[in-house]
Amino acid sequence: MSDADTDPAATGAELGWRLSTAVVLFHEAVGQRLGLRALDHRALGLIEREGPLTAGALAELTGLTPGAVTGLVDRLSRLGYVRRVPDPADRRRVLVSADTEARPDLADAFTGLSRAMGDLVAKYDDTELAAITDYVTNTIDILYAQTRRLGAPGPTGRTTPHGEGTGAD
Amino acid sequence: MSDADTDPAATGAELGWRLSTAVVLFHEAVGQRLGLRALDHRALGLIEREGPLTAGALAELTGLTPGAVTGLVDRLSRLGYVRRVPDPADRRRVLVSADTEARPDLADAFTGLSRAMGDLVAKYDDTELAAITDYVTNTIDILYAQTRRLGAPGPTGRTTPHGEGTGAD
DNA sequence: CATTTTAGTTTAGTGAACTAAAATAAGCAG
DNA sequence: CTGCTTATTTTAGTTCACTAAACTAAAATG
Repeated sequence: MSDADTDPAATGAELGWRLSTAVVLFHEAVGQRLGLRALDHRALGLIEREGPLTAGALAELTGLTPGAVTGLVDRLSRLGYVRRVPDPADRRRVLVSADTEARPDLADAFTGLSRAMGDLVAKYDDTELAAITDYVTNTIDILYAQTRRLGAPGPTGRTTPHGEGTGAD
Repeated sequence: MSDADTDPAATGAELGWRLSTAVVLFHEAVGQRLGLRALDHRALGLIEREGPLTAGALAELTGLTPGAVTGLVDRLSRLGYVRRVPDPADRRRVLVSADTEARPDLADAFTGLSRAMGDLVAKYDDTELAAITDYVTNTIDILYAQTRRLGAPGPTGRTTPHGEGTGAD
C-alpha cells in the first residue's frame, strides 16, 4: 500500500486489526506458557484483579457451575497460581487468592513487556503522549462498547463454550 | 488522573494492560457470538489473512495433525465460515477459503468496530496521528517480540493445549 | 439443641477435540 | 502401466472440562 490510499478509516482499522492480532497471540502465548486454557487464564486474571474471591463468586463471574469451579481452582492451584484459603469469618467459604510469588513465568513475561512499553512511552513528548493516551483510552471504550453489542443479542444463545447438558437422562 | 503521577512506565503498562484486556474480551465475545473456540477463531483469521490455504498448510500453521484439521475445517464449514474448494491444479489438495458472504455477524461486528476506529482516527491531526501510529506499530513489535520470547524456551514443553498422546498402546 | 439453609466438593456421565494410524484418492516416476 | 509418494479423510481411542446431582460441613434459625 502506498501513501496514496491512506484513508483514515482504513488505516485505523488495519492498525487496530494488527494490534488486536498481536495482543491475542501474546495472550495465547502466555496462556500456553502457563499451561492454561483461555478460560483458566481469564479466571486467573479475574482473581488477580478482583482480589481474593470465594468459589461461589468465581462461579457467578465465570458463569460456571460450582462443580466446574472446583475443577478450575484445582487446576490453577495444582499449577501454583492460586491458593485456597479458608475464610476465617465463615468456614464454609473458601477464598481463592492469587499466589503472586509462585508465578515467575508470568511475572517475567509481564515485566519484560511493561519495561518495553515504558521505554516506548518515554520517547514521546507531552503532546504526543496526550494524543496516544486519548487514542488508547477511546479504543478501549470502543472495544467495550462493541463487546457489549456482541454479547447482548446472542442469536446462537450459547454462553457456554461446549458440553452443555442434553438433559437426556 | 493528574499530571503528578504520570510515571511513563506505569502509564504505559497500565494503559497497555487495560487495552489488552479489552482486546481479549472483544475477541472472546466475537468467538462466542460465532460459536467458535479460540483455536477455531484463530484458524479462521489465518485463512482470511493468508488467503485460501490447503489443509496441510493449515495443519502446519496451527500445529495440528492432519486429522484434527479435517475436524477444524468441518466445524468451520458447517457454520458457513469457510468453504472447501478442490485445487484445480492438484486434485488431491483441498483449498480452504473464507466465505466472506456468509458471515453477517462477523462482518457486522467488525464493520461497527472499524467505523468507530475510523471516526476516532479522523479526530487527530497529522502530528498526533504520526505519534499514534508510531506508538501502535512499536507496541505491535514489542508484543511479537515478547510472544516469541515466551514461545522460545517452553519449560513446560507443551505446544499443544491438551490431549497429547501418551503413546501407551 | 434440632432443623433448615448455604458453600463447596465429589461422583458419574457426556460431548468435543485431539492424536495416531489406516484408508482413500490423486499425481508422478520408472 | 505398475509402484511409490503425497494429500486428505476416516476410524479408534484418549483426555479434558463441563453439567447435574448427591454429599459433607458449617452457619443460621426456631
